[in-house]
Amino acid sequence: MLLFRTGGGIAWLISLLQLDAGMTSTLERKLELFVRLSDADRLWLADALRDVRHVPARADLVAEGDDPRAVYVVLDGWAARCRNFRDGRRQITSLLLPGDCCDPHVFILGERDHTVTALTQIAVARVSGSAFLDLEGRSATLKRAFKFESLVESSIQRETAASLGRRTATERLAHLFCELHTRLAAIGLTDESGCPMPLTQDDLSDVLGQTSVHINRTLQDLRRRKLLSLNRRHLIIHDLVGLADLAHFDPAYLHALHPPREENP
Amino acid sequence: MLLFRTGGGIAWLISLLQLDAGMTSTLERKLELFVRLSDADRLWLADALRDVRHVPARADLVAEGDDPRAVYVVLDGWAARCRNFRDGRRQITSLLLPGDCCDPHVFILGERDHTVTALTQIAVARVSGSAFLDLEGRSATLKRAFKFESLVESSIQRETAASLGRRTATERLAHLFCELHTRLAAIGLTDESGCPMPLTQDDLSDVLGQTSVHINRTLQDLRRRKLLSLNRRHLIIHDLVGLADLAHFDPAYLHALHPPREENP
DNA sequence: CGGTGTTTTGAATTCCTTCAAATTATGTGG
DNA sequence: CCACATAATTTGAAGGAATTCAAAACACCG
Repeated sequence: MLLFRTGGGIAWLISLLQLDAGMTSTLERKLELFVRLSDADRLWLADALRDVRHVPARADLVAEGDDPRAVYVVLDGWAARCRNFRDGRRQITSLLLPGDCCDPHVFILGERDHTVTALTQIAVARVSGSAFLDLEGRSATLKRAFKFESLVESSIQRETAASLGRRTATERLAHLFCELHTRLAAIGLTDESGCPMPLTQDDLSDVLGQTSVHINRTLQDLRRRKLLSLNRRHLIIHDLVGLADLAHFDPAYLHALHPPREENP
Repeated sequence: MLLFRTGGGIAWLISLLQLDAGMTSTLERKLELFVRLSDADRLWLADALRDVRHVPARADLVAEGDDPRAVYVVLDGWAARCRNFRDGRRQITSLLLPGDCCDPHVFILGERDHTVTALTQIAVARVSGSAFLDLEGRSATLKRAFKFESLVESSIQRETAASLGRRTATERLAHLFCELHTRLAAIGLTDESGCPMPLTQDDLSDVLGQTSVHINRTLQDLRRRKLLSLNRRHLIIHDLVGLADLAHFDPAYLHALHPPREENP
């Protein structure tokens, strides 16, 4: 498993292996929420994710002219799909967390104003169109898992529209934190009652369709209500129930991406 | 082809046949924008759409407990996916026009607050999960067409988020009219410089995330600018270029659902 | 013709933005 | 480890945008 041509001794190799192990297992862990993977599935998956690329924060992930059937899997770090307006306005249409997939289909026909941008420095695996089709061809389970993952994605998409259209500023921010916390918990990236929150208030404003000034004030509101703390890129939720309640957050739309419930359809 | 148990003579039969012919061709026409259908494809398609149901305006289309793998194809009329909040707020997350497909996947796991509702009286064909899989299994072309259709749907979804998040009220309404006009034009449902517009101002407010009072005022703004007229459920666009310009409307995100361009990737 | 549903209007209020400017983190090279 | 530059957060005051809450006018249908 040789990923880089440059390197520097044992320490480097070990950190690389750890990194790699931690990263591929993120996607595995996510897919395991939808289906039961066999050992073969896991091998094929790991094999498909060989081509790892590192992208610095604020750089574009997918370039125009790329194989539009390729799929990028975020292994580490956060990215975002952005709709950029001519006049500088931008809207983040979805956040990509570790384990999330992103096809550059966008580039088949037009959408010149759409980018996928790294919000932190990130590691992504690039799976070519044919490799992805192979993967789905080899394993019906994996195929089902990816289908399910795209269903969840569009479900999140719909809830985003509901937030932007009908939630107040406070509800909106609270809801976003609930969603991100839940999605991160699903892949084991939360700590005791908190999670990393690398988004700046500027990023948050582009996710929620508001100004960063107003995000700031809304944040103060949530802090004043003792629902959460946020500093040094880390979110601590003091009262998850209260936050979810305020946000009208019902994790059902995240499908399997939340703790199992009593009913099992 | 017996659809109703009630009826009334030859005139009724003729109108029924015309209706049906016009309806299935709407979906065909739409798919033809993506792929080239064979005669066999068209036959299979027509066969899959046998089970036609009529739903009155304001009624729910898909009921909980339905086969979640089934697909509903809107043949005639307009419908909407709605996210309904407990307190009465609602957000329409997407509009379903003739030829649009809609899976009730939503109902596999939760999303109890999500409905698909008829905005006008509509005719839909219900294609069972297995029938749909058969259809895709029989024809790689049809499979590709449906894949493409779902890509366009999520592209529209992203542009919706951009509208809700970053467009002003006037831009938002103008953009919606541009999109709907373009989508209707793609399936031949526009007349000279206009199209049907069955949405009430209440509906529009739930699509655009605003109050109907404000929609009303925004509408007056667009009329004052001599960009359009809207009355008796019919939209006339006087200045399509001006409207698109105001809305920052770039039809690229609708992919093939707009007049062909010079470049052909 | 009356009843229901939709559109239009006004005035007051609330929410959010704008535009700086000040303050506080964050990170880098000396 | 400090000084500095840069990035991010916080604050204030004023203006603009959208909502709220009625109430009135209009359209549509049986």
